[in-house]
Amino acid sequence: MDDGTQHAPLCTDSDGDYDVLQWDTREDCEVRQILDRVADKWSLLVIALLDRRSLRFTELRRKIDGISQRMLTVTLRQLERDGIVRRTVHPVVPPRVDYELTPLGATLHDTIRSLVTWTERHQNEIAAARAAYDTRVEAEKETADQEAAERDALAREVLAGRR
Amino acid sequence: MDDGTQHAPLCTDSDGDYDVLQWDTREDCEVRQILDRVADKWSLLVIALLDRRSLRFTELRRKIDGISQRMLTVTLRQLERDGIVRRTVHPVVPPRVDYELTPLGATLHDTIRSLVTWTERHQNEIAAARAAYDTRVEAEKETADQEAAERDALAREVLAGRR
DNA sequence: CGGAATCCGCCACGATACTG
DNA sequence: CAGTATCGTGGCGGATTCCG
Repeated sequence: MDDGTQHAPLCTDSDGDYDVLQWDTREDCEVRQILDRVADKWSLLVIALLDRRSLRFTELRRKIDGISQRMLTVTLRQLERDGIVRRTVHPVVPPRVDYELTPLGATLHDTIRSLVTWTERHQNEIAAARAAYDTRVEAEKETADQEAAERDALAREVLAGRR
Repeated sequence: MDDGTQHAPLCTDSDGDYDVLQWDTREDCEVRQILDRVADKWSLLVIALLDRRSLRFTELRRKIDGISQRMLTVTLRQLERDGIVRRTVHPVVPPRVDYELTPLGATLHDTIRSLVTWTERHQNEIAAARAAYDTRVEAEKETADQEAAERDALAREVLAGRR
């Protein structure tokens, strides 16, 4: 329809109380909705797998461990509707359907890829951070329980003295 | 713990039947889980908002339209646990808690940012693709209904002739 | 103000069965 | 093989209440 470079009716009004250069976070903003689709659990995997090649339905199903055929269908339909994936039906028996990225989808692939790469690259740091956090929380819980016990003991003493 | 550049116990064995250079998509792979967190609906917004500045709990709440305080709390806790966000409590009354990206979180911010930028930049194309898709599907439904009606009419004729 | 804890509705998703 | 259709449920997330 158009070249997609114009900013169009972006939701960038109201909320002028803080920095206007802040991108929009309003609930009805379309960017939010698209972001949800694109950053979806299954969408990420599908897009990442369709890197410069086409795959059949069953191939995708096999490569993505744990996905149900229903979710794969739904995900592919959404991506097709958004113009990110192209669906090609070969009228043969048995039926054969190929999926591949559109040019638009290809531009998204790079971004998705960098997200995946980041995750792979930092998974050790994250695992370490989680372990450290859990340890810290556990330790705080310990001391909290101790102090509670001490307060309890003190309270009992006071009560005993009064009586 | 370490510099995070080593690839460590990546889940890259088994499934040697196709290209091994394919990154892992197995359900139990840790990358999958981290990806889900990082690409989460609310996490994206929080990380994007904490660009080189710290924000208070209520500030984040106000800026992210539609988030409940529960989900903001949960999201922030997860990000803190993953070492992406730092939480700073100021012991004053009324309580004041600041959130900011850690160095690790800052490296993620760039990637998130590019995802958001991509979405902003292509939202018109996507909207157009959706409209085209919906139109196409609607048209196919029309013809399908017509053909069904024709078959129905033909069947009635045949039945009438038989009787 | 910044949570934690509890309750609960609802729908996203999986499992299953059936078609072209 | 590549779906659609239907049903059942687990858990995500909203609303509410209470606390430091």
